[in-house]
Amino acid sequence: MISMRSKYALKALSYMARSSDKESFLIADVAVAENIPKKFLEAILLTLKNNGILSSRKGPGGGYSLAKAPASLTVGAIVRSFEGDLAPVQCLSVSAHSTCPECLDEDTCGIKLVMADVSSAVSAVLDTVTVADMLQRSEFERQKREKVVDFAI
Amino acid sequence: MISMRSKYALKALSYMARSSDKESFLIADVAVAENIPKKFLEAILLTLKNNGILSSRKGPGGGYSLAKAPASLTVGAIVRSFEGDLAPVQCLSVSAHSTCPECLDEDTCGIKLVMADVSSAVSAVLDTVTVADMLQRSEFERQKREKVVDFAI
DNA sequence: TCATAAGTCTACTTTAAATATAGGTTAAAC
DNA sequence: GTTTAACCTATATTTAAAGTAGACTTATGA
Repeated sequence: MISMRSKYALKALSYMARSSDKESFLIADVAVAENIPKKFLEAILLTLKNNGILSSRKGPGGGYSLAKAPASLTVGAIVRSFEGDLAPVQCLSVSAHSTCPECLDEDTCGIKLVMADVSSAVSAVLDTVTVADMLQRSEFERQKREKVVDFAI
Repeated sequence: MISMRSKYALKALSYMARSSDKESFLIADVAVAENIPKKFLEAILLTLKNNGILSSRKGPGGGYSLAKAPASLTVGAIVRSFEGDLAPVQCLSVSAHSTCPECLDEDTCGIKLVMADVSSAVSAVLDTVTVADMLQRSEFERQKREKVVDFAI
């Protein structure tokens, strides 16, 4: 399970990408639009900024903006901002690289070998899909639904 | 991150599969051999039994045994015994199927669409790899290391 | 049939992390 | 120099994981 932080971040960024007419977004507006607790979102957007995903300006007329185009912003980069590297076991964590506390022989640990495959599989998906892709797929589903409704009428 | 429960379960089952000369194993012995807190392992093996992965007999001469051959026991089945279905978001959980509490429109949710791909990727790995595979890969790594040592001497 | 071996069950504790909330601080615009 | 809006610090609440304690049940075999 990914955290609420990650989900809120994905929603907030999707919202910004979708409303590409605006260049800058207020925390409060995003919070209302996406139904996210404002104070919580505040911390989330700050994390995204510290990870180079958003940029910000203080004061009147300020707000947050996307630091890169939706098509070059991967879901992996966003999720990793909150979940750390997505290692299924500690010993596979590249950042805080530590051995699993219970492990007796890391080199030959079968769990590690299997989980390395899992980790690769997850990364292959998340590092490929961008926010732009997500929006597009979402829009595709919406249109599919519209059609079904039209058909019913 | 998978839980300690899952890791302990994988270790315990690997141990049993590896020691295929014995037919039955005492909790206490497995706990010592794999360095797992005995009382905790107790609960874990019970869960595995309730999931059809182990069978047991009480009383003198009793103990736990594998309910199926290591080659037909998938890592996925084991891990799912403790982590539930491995849904990255609630709305993808098949068992306790509930919508994500914060979701406004599940049908067109981009997060759900992307995470469904992640989920498939994870399952593809975990439902393919068996305990027998894990042991084999582990043994392969051990032998690789031996060779390096021989070479050094 | 009784002592012992071994799994089973219930309940609890402890610790850590996720999810928030409150309120004050700094920077920029006008 | 007042207002706007991001930024920062601290704290509360809730939940789950990890582990422990102790009593109960079932089976064996002397």
